[in-house]
Amino acid sequence: MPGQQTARTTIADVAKEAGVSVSTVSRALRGLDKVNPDTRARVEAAAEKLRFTFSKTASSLASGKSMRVAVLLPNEINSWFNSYTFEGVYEVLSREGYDVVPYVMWEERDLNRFFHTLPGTQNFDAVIVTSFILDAAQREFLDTLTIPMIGINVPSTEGFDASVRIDDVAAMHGVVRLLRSLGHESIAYVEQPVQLSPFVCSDSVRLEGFLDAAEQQGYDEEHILTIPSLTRAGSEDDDDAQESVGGEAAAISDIAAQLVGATSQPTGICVENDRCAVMLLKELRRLGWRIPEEVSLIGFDGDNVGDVVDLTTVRQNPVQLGRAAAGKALALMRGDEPDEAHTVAPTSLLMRATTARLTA
Amino acid sequence: MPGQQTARTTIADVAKEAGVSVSTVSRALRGLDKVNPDTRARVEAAAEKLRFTFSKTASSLASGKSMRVAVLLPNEINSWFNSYTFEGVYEVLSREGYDVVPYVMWEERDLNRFFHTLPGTQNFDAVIVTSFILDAAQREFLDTLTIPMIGINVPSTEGFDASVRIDDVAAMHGVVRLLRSLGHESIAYVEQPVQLSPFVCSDSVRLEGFLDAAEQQGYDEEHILTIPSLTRAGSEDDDDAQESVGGEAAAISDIAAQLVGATSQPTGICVENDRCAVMLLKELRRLGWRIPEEVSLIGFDGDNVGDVVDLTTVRQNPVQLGRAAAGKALALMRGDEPDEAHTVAPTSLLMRATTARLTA
DNA sequence: GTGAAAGCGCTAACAC
DNA sequence: GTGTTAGCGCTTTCAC
Repeated sequence: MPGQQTARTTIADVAKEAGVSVSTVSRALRGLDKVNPDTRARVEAAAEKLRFTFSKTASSLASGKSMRVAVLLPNEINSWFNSYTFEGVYEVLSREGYDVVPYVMWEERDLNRFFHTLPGTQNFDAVIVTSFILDAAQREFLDTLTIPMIGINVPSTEGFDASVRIDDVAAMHGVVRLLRSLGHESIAYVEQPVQLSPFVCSDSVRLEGFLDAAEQQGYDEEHILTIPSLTRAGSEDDDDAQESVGGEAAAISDIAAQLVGATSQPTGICVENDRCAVMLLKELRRLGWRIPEEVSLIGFDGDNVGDVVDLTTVRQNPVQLGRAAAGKALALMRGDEPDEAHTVAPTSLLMRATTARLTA
Repeated sequence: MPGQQTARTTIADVAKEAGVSVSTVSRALRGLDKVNPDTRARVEAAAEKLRFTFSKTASSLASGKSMRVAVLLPNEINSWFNSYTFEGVYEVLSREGYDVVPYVMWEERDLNRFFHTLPGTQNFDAVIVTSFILDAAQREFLDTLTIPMIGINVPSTEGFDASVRIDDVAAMHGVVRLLRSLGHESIAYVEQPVQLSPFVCSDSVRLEGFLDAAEQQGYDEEHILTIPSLTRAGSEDDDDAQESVGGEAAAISDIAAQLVGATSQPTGICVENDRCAVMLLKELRRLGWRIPEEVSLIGFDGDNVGDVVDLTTVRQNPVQLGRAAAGKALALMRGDEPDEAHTVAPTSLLMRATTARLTA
């Protein structure tokens, strides 16, 4: 038997102290009914006196409910979207007594390891997955699992019991319509310059929407420029935040150069996210581009980094996405069907100071 | 006995399949030695075939190690400092197989509830606490616990087995020396306008350092202005990010008004953090203040929001603080003493475009 | 309303 | 090297 370093006070100690059985202690302390008020008071006093608290682990094992929800993130937990989403999830789930455990997936291996840890055991009561691309095999595997899987901004609902997402494609249509109405004849879409995780899906989805909308608005190929990510550029360990930002700065200046040197120079530019948009804005202005007089720039997210420079952007509310996903998770864990399995959350175009009608 | 919804495949199933005992399966699958290579291969094949994976819960209960570390945060998990610190902790601990579970403390009640959940049970193998003010009773209580407690930017090391922090006071001395050398006769310190959590300590520590340094640099009271936080202003639930930002904007304009209306108008201003500094910078410029020509503004953190406007600031590296704390936690959980229980991490003054010599 | 007892799925002596 | 066995601390039938 295991060495017992400290004599822990267990439910049995409380039972003895209160002069009742362990099951009564369990009932009393969990607030279940069918317990005499007097008995309950006695048990609570005993627990208080002995400073007793439940072992979550033991409760989990006995009850089969882990009271734990995993949140899978495709890259840093400190990115704007991820941290706000997590906050929303945390808020709702922690209130109900759940632990919310983040898992950051940098490589395929991380994902497989995680998936491999799931089946058969009750390590989690639900899994929430954000902004992920999963291949067919992986989605199929999800179907295998018995615990609820909830997606946030996942490109396909397949394999998920519920999901919440924004409509990236519709949002990009709005962006392109705006650029068209402002008089821009030549437009560009800039992906996030450095993409560290292979699972992030917003890039490809938004690009697709952009191209689709551009075509629909009558732009021909010569007037559409696309600047792709350098996927997995930072493959070796970035040693710290500072350094990785440095690499990003280089990427931004590279993008600016591509824009400046383009055959048909775009005057309407959409960037995959606000953080990059802001950096690019600064760089383009440094190079002498007049924004918004000559060039319009639009970001995506509603990241407060854009407030500083009054960036025009497409706003989404990740906290609310997180809350909604957590709500669905709660319903599914209770065994209910959520009101709506797959929800589309709104986005809105926030017109600020980096877009203007082209007067040339 | 509990209702068994799904016949889970357990270690016993694998044992039967492989024709060995459960303990051999346990040893083999955990990679312990004293297992015949052939046996191990057979066990692994059986586990693979049955898609077996360990139940963390059961392992925890039996071994007494939860493989779980709690991280206590005084407010949002999506603030710059918190999310980067968490990232650092996560990085180190997840690599060693630990789950990293965040707990956000909004009110005294949250903290007490958390503390109350700790003793007696082995719910966590260690607790990491960031930027917290704890009162004497709470610190004393920490000493009671048998699991390692590690602090990050905690004002006192009392009650902690290890800690990592920056030297806020020394940093503020640097700031004040800089302002003095730039020729500023009248200076101000601006606390974070809206303080939502009662546990955040950086405000008071930095203010103290500022005042101490100001005195040492020969500033008299009339030339030192302090603009305090509106503590707990957002006590009722902020309904979403947007709204809370709105309240902050109002607070910023209030601060700007206080600066503009001050008897002895300060020309050297230090703001508790970069996020607020950037907002204040924008507001002051809007009001016609020329920064850095007439007024110098310094932030604190090294938050990349400051990059956009080239904010002069005091830089700290929260990812590294997190990593260091996690490293100490690891050592303590192994039963070793960390190389150095209490570490002071460096900060650096980053001179950019919001400070300049006063030429008046 | 309360108690007895059988597990939950695993680990860690200990014996062989 | 491998098997046997006694728990880890709780929950949950079931009987009273």
